[in-house]
Amino acid sequence: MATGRTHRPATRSRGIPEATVARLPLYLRALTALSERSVPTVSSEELAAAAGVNSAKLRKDFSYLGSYGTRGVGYDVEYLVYQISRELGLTQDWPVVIVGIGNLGAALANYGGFASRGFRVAALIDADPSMTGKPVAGIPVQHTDDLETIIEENGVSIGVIATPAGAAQQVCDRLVAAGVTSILNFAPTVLSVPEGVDVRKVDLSIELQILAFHEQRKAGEEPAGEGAADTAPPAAPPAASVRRRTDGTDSGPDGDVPAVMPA
Amino acid sequence: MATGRTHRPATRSRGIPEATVARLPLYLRALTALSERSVPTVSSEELAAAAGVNSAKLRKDFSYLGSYGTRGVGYDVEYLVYQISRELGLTQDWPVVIVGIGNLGAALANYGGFASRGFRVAALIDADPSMTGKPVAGIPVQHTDDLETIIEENGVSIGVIATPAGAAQQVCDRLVAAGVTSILNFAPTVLSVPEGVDVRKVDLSIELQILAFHEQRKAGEEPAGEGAADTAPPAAPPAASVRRRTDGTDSGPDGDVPAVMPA
DNA sequence: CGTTGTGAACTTTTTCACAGCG
DNA sequence: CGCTGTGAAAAAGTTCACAACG
Repeated sequence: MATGRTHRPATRSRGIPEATVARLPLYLRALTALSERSVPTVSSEELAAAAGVNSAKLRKDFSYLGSYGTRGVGYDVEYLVYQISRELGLTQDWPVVIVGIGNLGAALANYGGFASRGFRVAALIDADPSMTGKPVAGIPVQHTDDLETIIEENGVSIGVIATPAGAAQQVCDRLVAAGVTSILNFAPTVLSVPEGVDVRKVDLSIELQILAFHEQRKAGEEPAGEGAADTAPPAAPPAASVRRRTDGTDSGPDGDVPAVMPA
Repeated sequence: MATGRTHRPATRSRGIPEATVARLPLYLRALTALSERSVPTVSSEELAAAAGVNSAKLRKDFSYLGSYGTRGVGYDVEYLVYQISRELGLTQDWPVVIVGIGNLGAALANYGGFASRGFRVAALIDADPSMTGKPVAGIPVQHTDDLETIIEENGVSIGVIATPAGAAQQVCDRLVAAGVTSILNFAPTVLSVPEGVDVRKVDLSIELQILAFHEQRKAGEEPAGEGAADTAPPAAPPAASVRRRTDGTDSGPDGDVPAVMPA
């Protein structure tokens, strides 16, 4: 099949591990809060607590950026804010477009966190002609027809997709063709993009499902009860002799596989 | 300091790796789509493509659930949908409350993906009295005063926080006190919760920042240009002799550290 | 002193590659 | 034959624990 033009190669760019990059915004937020309270320095222990990680991890993360702390003292808040901002590329201005101004798109347009951190909502785009011209968060919505022009004129390289799932790939293709190279996707679809384009996905229902998994496990301690609506087991597997887990360590207390049920 | 009551112990519940759990919803979505198209079976290769992962990973993931495939053939779509749903706990009904019915809360209330997968929006809660009674997504908003009653009467164990950052911890505390044990947090704050309570965080601006990081790296290939608004370097570090990266492999093409600049 | 920065140990996750089976 | 299921290898990420240093 050859996975064609799909997901990014997880490049670990410039030697900073992905996992570290993903935490930098967390540190930055905590640092910004400290900065606002005019706290001059902070120890790895304190900052880690504020960011919700442990201090060893934080120190290791910072070690990838360089040695910005002072032994016996801690980190200079302002200086670190700058270093992380720079590392993340937030010392420059990033114009973004939001495509799909439904409930979510509007929420995003209004979301303060965007504007505050180097991101500027350059345009709102929607396919519904009746939306065109209507201001959302003070910005007039423009029609999808003008997408390419908008991207080019504003030098947009980051696009946010908040359309229904059905429209997402098409919008994505147009964004990419017009020059966008990073996409934040809120639509519940897997987007196909050419090499060199980054996609990050935010999926509201996936997060809930992960919570449900853990929640179920907590409740699973009880013998059986509380069960109300459990949907009916489905058609049996093709033929199979459903054996669970090859090694011994199975048959946990939750049990209750719909069993074999052939034909 | 002692990290007190904070983040969960990442328990790897019932032997299924966290990383796998996080992908199950992805597979489920792809499978559901196939199911709707009445596709009877699917190979790991096809399903992996549809879910945006590689097939080895998918097969390994499934191997933690048991042996649900047929060699030489693939997986029975319906059967697998059921197995994954059950594993995730989606064969039961999960009442959730959404607290904070601003732009985002309203978007969430209207989000189809919630309702579709075993989640039922049991109540919408907001602190603004002028919202009380107003229907959002067909559900009348209730006042925060009644939070505890609502949780208890509906047997809610999952709460969604979509309030401003300032209110989040307080709301969280009340949810937890009332019996909620899983929280999906959209507010840009680190929540403190007691042992046994799960928190997942969705942070819109963090995702954008991660994109910006990669975007910057792409643009970084060019010698210098395109730079417009680069904010002024900050106060220098405490005293330090800013040495970057201990080993040789540094001084990338981006350079331009604000240098030492003492006093 | 107190706290950073980091090798080294450990854990988790991913990938490989192929035996096993329908 | 084709595709799953899985040990084993590799890679990535986390934690430990302590030397180095202001």
